[in-house]
Amino acid sequence: MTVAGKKTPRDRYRAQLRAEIKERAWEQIAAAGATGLSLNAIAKQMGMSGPALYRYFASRDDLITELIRDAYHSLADTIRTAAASGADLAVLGHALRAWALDDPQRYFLIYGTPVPGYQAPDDITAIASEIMEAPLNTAQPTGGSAPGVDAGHRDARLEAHLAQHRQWAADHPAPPAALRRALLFWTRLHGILSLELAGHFTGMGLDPAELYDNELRHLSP
Amino acid sequence: MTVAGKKTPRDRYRAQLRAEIKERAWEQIAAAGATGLSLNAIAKQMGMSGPALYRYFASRDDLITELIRDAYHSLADTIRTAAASGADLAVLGHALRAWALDDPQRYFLIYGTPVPGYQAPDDITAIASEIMEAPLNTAQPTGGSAPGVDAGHRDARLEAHLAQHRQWAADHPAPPAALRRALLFWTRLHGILSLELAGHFTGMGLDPAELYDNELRHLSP
DNA sequence: TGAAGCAGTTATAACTTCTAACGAAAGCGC
DNA sequence: GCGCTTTCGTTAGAAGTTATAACTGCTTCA
Repeated sequence: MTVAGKKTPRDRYRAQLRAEIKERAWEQIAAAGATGLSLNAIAKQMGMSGPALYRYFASRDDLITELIRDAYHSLADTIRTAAASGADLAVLGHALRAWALDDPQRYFLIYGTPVPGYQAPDDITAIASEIMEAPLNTAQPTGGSAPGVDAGHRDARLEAHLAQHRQWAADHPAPPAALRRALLFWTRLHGILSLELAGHFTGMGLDPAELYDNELRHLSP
Repeated sequence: MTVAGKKTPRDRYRAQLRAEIKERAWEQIAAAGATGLSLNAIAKQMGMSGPALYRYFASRDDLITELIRDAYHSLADTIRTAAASGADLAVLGHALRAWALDDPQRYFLIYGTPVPGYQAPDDITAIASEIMEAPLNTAQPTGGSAPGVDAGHRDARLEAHLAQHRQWAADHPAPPAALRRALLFWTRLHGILSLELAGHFTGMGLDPAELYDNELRHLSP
């Protein structure tokens, strides 16, 4: 029953075909978005007929969920290796942006419009929270931000809130200022990235990278 | 030929039916997202059969485009009235958040996952740039931010870039610091709002409003 | 070699958007 | 008021989708 690794040639063939299906699915998603993903078109493209794909994926939603899982893994890997090399929020941010620009629809599969009823499986939410850990570990070393007493006063309320509810960070023992910075790393960069990838900056004539770098400069002092 | 206002009873009936179709469409979108919008289901719900709707909307995409247009108008109105009452970035921000929370899918119709090929009509992009004007006018009065020389130095590069490319702001004569603040108002709040509406904060146990207000405090000093 | 499982096929159901052709009703000009 | 024209809503149907059921062959395994 093939306990762990793919051993039998049949399993290898099966894994290879699953991979090819996902490959074609990514192409379609990149071209027309997740909405435009058609199992029939994939099957036809692979030279086999419609329902054959249901041997490999239980449903269209099942395939998409798998792609979302892969997207999360890809992002987590990218962030993890970036965090391993240089422990700086800036390199982390640039790695994130490069990953997003590499395949915008893959980014939107994670951070795009949600389906109202959809609830992500537990393993996916686990990866999601693991992704948050990298900026947390990276934001910590620099210690207190405090570019002025003014800012500290402004952030006191939020930092108290974050210090009391740190389950989102898996009870990470970082100082409140680091918690806040890791969170802002996430929300601010996502704000710019999301708008850029959706094309809301096109026609404005300004460079999103400039805006992005400015936010990064504010995050890592 | 009904030059301007709806005059003839036929035109009134037509306008009313169009409005009812859009009403049902909004309900469906709120329930299942834009992807789950079905013209057939709307027709059945209204007691008439399928193709009848094509008398009122040329296609499904045409209806969605109309809904996007309405969403933009609704947002523009909300921002405009908020800017008219209290000239403060904070009230502008709270109005934006209330509008978004009122109908998340309406927000995502504007700022959600884009369809790769889709190009918004000119009148929509016009409204989009008009929306930017409110935070620009509001961010201006306070003048230079400069909570410290440090921050000013950090922002010099971006502000120079913004000052040189101000066509996105319709050549608005605001000082560079105000340009930057209006832009950050947009990207930072969108970052939090988008993640909140997509449910990325659920399970984290922290209050998005706290984070949102913290960003607002930093934007309007 | 025989038995069992798996891959891929066609057929079919139940959907969807959208076009075409038709009947009926309403409005408009005379 | 009468007739013509426009518009509305209908049914029929084409082409597409997801998904299931049943059947054929091939592979694998004991």
